[in-house]
Amino acid sequence: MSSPMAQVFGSAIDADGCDVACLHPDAIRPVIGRSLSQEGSTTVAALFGVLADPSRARILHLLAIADDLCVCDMALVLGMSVSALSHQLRFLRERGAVTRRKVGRMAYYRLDDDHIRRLILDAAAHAAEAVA
Amino acid sequence: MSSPMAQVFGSAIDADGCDVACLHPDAIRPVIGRSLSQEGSTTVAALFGVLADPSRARILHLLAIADDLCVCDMALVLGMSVSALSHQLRFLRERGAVTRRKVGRMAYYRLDDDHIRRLILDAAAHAAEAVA
DNA sequence: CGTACACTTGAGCAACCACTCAAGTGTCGA
DNA sequence: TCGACACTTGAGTGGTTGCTCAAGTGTACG
Repeated sequence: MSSPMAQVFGSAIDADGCDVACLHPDAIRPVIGRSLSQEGSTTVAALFGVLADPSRARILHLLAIADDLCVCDMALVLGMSVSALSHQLRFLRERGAVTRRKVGRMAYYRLDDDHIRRLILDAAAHAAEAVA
Repeated sequence: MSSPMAQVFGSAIDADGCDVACLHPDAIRPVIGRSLSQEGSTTVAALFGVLADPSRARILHLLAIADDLCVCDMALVLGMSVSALSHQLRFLRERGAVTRRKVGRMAYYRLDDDHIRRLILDAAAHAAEAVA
C-alpha cells in the first residue's frame, strides 16, 4: 500500500500516458497525482453533506451556541416536528457530529465535532455579512 | 425591516411565549433569537451544498491547485465524461464558485471564491490526516 | 398495574439530483 | 464550404433524501 497522501490524493491516469491524449500537457502535468482521489472526495463530500441541509444547519448552529439541549426544546426553538428532528439527529449521530446523553426519558444532544462547529459558526457569520 | 443580524438570526417563537410550553426555559432563553433563521440556514446549506458532492469536490479541488483548466483537460484528469463535467461546471458557475474564460472553441474555468478555496483545501488536508 | 410522556423508528411518498444519451452551437483548419 | 472539434444543453432515468404519519420503546408517576 502507498502513503496516506496517495490514498486521498491521486489520479486515475498516470503521468506518462497523459502526453498522448491531453491538450495541454504542461497545464495538467503539475496537478497529476495531486488531485483528490475518488475516496478522498467521498470523505470530503460526506463532511460537507452534513451541513448541506437547512434543517441540519439550524440544528448544528443551535447546538453550537447552546451546550446541551433535549429534543423537545430543540423542536420548540427550531419550530420543527419532533419526528423530523429525531430523524436528523440520528443522521448526525451516525456521522459523529453530535453525541447523546440520556437522562430518564429525555435525551440531551451535544455538538461533538470542533471542525463542524467552526464551519457552521463561520458560515453563519458569513451569511449575516452577505445580507448586510 | 430589522437589522441584517435579525434577518439571518432569529426565531419563530418569541421569548415571552416560551415559558409556557418548554421544558427547560433557562436552557433555551439564552439562545432564543440567536439561532439561524430559515433564510440564513438556506444560504448556509447552499454554500455547503456546492461542496457536498464527490464530483464537485474533485473539480473544485483540482481548480484550487491549478489556475486555469479547459474542460477537456479536467475531464481527462478527473476521469469523468465531458457532459457530466459541463453540467457540474454550469451548476458551479450559476452559484458564483467558478468563472469561465472562452478562447476560440475552448473554455477555461477558474475557481473564483476564496471562501470555497479555503474550505476545499482545508477539508482535503483534513481527509488526508484522517486516513493516516 | 396503567396512563402519560419523551423519544425513536419504519413505511411510504414527493421532491431533488447527478448522470447518460443524443442533439445542438459555435469555432477552427483543410 | 465542409467536417472535425470543444463544449453546451434538454430530456429522461435511477437513486437519494427529508419529510409525515403511525406504531413502538422505555421511563416516570399516580
